[in-house]
Amino acid sequence: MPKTGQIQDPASTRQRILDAAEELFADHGFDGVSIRQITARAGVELALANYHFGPKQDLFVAVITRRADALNSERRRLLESLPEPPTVEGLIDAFSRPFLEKSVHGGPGWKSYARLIAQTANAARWTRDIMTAQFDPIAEAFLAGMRRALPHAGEEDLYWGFHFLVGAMTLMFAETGRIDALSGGRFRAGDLERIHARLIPFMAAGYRALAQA
Amino acid sequence: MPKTGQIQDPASTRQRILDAAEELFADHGFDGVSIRQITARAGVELALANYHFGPKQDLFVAVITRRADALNSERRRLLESLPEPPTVEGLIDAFSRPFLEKSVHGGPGWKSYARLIAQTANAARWTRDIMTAQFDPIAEAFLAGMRRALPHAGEEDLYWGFHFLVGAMTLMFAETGRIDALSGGRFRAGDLERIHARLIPFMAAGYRALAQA
DNA sequence: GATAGAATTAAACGAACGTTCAAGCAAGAG
DNA sequence: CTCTTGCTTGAACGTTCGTTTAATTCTATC
Repeated sequence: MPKTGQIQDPASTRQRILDAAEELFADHGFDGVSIRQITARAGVELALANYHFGPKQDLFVAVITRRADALNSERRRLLESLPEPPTVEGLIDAFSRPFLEKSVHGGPGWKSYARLIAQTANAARWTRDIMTAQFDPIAEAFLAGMRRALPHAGEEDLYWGFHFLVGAMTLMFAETGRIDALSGGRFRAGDLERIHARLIPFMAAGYRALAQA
Repeated sequence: MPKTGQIQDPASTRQRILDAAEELFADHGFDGVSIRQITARAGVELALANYHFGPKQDLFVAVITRRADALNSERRRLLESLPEPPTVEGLIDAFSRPFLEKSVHGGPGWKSYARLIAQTANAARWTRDIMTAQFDPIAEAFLAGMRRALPHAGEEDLYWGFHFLVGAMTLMFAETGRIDALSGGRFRAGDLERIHARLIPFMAAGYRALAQA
């Protein structure tokens, strides 16, 4: 005879599964994690993952999209509050600061999410389409702003400059610890504010160098 | 009664397995590929992977290390041929050009290798230790050169500048096609020379901005 | 041409995988 | 109270996984 089957809260069950999946996907990748591991960490039964989210791929999509909205709406708010025309520094800050704030003050889930985004963006798989759908609209807004901030820059410069920025940001927020090892512990990936304070002038100078060439 | 068991060349068998593993690992990640898929693509029997390389993890390490030596020795050669003190542009070029040349003229295996490196570097897993062992020594040489090129720069600026450079390079050589979609096909990830021509002044200006701050 | 060792083959092992299913339980509506 | 609906449970399905084994074939050396 089956046991109790206590229902505490369906929404809580969904969130616990998402939290566990987020952390495990970030650490081991989509194929490196089993649904059994996820539900075990979430403290729920195996079949509940499939009941609430469908196949494993849909669960992965749910993890990605959950925080993307909050992130991008904040980015858009900051982008739209910039002066006209915006400055290069203002654009880069508006684009990067929401992730910085969430990473530092948003709880441990946001750190997992950053690692997950990093490894999903750099992978060449079906997961890339999810990233495109989630983050390309805000990228268009950023590019439009940069077009007004640097009216003499070539179109190609704007796109590849954005590419460099995204690559650096992605690695930065992933907090891989590469620099920790390389510097013998003198500098730490967790000091996101110190890194971010350098990211803005670094990338702004890079953009301007392209625009003037 | 078993069939022929033709031996064509043990070294060839090893290389075919490495080539197949390289491409599949790059496209689907370590856990997204089975040894059966690898040996099937290589056109060899399943058990040969284990016979020649041992467990799956050792095969992955063999794939990573195979091209790392050629890459880093070329990087070191270019770094040591720079004038003293070196220029910022010269350092960035010496660090990035070998990957560019291999990617453009080195055959399709090098493109797979670039995607594999990108996704391994941005993952937070046991694979990161392999990357550290393979690429940290050359990173030290690059940092030492930058220390002489920008003697007034702070140590922390040098490290995080390197971090930004690596993030941008990684995403660039991975050729994820993100900009292709974002620009509506106007600019393509495969135009590595055009991107590289912008990477150097972009990153050099970023480094100088940090050094002067 | 016999022999030793390396390479290859075919088959099998137990374990873990994603997914499904029928049955049991809780809670609100009538 | 009865019934319906949504959530949960435990077990099972067939498939695929990494690895191992024993037998067989090729190559090289004497």
